[in-house]
Amino acid sequence: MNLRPYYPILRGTSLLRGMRDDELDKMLDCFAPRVRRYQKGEFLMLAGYETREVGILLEGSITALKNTPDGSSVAITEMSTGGLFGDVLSGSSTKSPVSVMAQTDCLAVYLPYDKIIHPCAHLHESHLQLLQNLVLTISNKYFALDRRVELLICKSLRVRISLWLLEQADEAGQDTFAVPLTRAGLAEYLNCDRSALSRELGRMQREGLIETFRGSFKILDKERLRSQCQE
Amino acid sequence: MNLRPYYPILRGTSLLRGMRDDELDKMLDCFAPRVRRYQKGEFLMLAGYETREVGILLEGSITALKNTPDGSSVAITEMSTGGLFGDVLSGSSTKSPVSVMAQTDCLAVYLPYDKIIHPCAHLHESHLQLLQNLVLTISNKYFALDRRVELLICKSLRVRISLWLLEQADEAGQDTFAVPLTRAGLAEYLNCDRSALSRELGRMQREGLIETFRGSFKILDKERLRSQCQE
DNA sequence: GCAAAATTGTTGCACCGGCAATCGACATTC
DNA sequence: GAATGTCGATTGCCGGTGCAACAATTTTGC
Repeated sequence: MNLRPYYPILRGTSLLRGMRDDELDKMLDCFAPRVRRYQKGEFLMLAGYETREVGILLEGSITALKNTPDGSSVAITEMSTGGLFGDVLSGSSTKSPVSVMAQTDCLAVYLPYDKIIHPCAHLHESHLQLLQNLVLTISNKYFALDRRVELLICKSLRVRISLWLLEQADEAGQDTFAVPLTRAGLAEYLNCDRSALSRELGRMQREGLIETFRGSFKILDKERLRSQCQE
Repeated sequence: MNLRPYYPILRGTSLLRGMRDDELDKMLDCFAPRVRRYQKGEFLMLAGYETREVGILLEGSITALKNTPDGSSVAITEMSTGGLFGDVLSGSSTKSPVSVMAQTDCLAVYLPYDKIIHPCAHLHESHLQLLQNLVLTISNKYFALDRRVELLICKSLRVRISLWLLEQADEAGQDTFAVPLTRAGLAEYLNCDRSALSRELGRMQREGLIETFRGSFKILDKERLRSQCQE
């Protein structure tokens, strides 16, 4: 299959960031990646299985699901076009802790990990960049998870919310920002009950710390918000 | 400095696992690693700084400390001879979330990340193995953290303890095992109060689920323990 | 444009678990 | 042997937060 139409997408991924057309040509020729189309609801990856491929989403969107100890499953992440999955997994011999499901009809391409990790002599420059990107990608996921842990170990909900708000503001570069999360989703990320989150956000609003509307947040008193975290 | 005496240690690390003497000779010659000795209490790495080196501990032991939002710092990990640090960090451009302190006098060697990620043509086989090991090492750290998150998001202490016990038993391969953790340390890992941990362990003991003494645990009723996790 | 579904806010209640204080067991040091 | 420090267990208190139920509002599907 001709992947040229998807080069802009591939270039946008953290794995293939900034690669030129001719570089992608060469690499994809060498990788001989498989491409597959999925219908909404189909699984791209099943929890409990190993994989030796890095998946890149070319069309549509997917959800990563984690099986809870009690048999059901909860959404962990959502990804849209350009999303990478299986990247951390393929380098290890661990069984996948997540399943990946097609949220809409979608199209994915899979790069064999062995080919990624074994640079062919003639690919040189771009392949080395690829390796660096792979490590970078995995490292970044590690640190994202690490920040999550840092949130989770904070005992009071007030602190978790405050830390999260400050982090988001920092990421957005301004004190007003919006996130694509419902209250329920945010509550899950912060590991608390939805009603408790509402309650606490309400309190913080009454105290003049923040303003919220749906997914929009505005930090009114950053200093005081920071001081909330120290308790 | 001649590193030959330390080859057995290097070979024991996840990064240089199983490398032959001649392979280590060639690689270390190419890496031109720096070696440094530290006195107890000195810092090998400071939170907030970037690093482009992977450190390997040749002698002594170290502690990784994380600065809490309120200014103090808590121990995260301890490592002894053969320990790897800075591995996840060096591949990313993130500032270190941890400081690393010498717990005893110690000796460390640092491999420049750039050299690791840019294989020289003539090193071939062993260097490719090295790359694979690097990715594997980082991936494994990711999954260890992921399991930690899985623990932390469980709401009740009873569930967190049960999951941890089952995981440890699984890792040990038997239902009786010992861990090098004090109650306070375990409480910190499970993110709960030490007294609460004692209380719950006591309850579980009275219910005939487990037996504990200091760092030793014995699972008496695995089935019932599993069923605890579903609530 | 209407009904159904999703999202958010609110509130009362119960209870888990954090906190602080105390005790006993044991090891270490002088 | 006394003094000191570390570690685990126990207990009473009470505040934070999970839970359930309901209302208000927005979004979605037809």
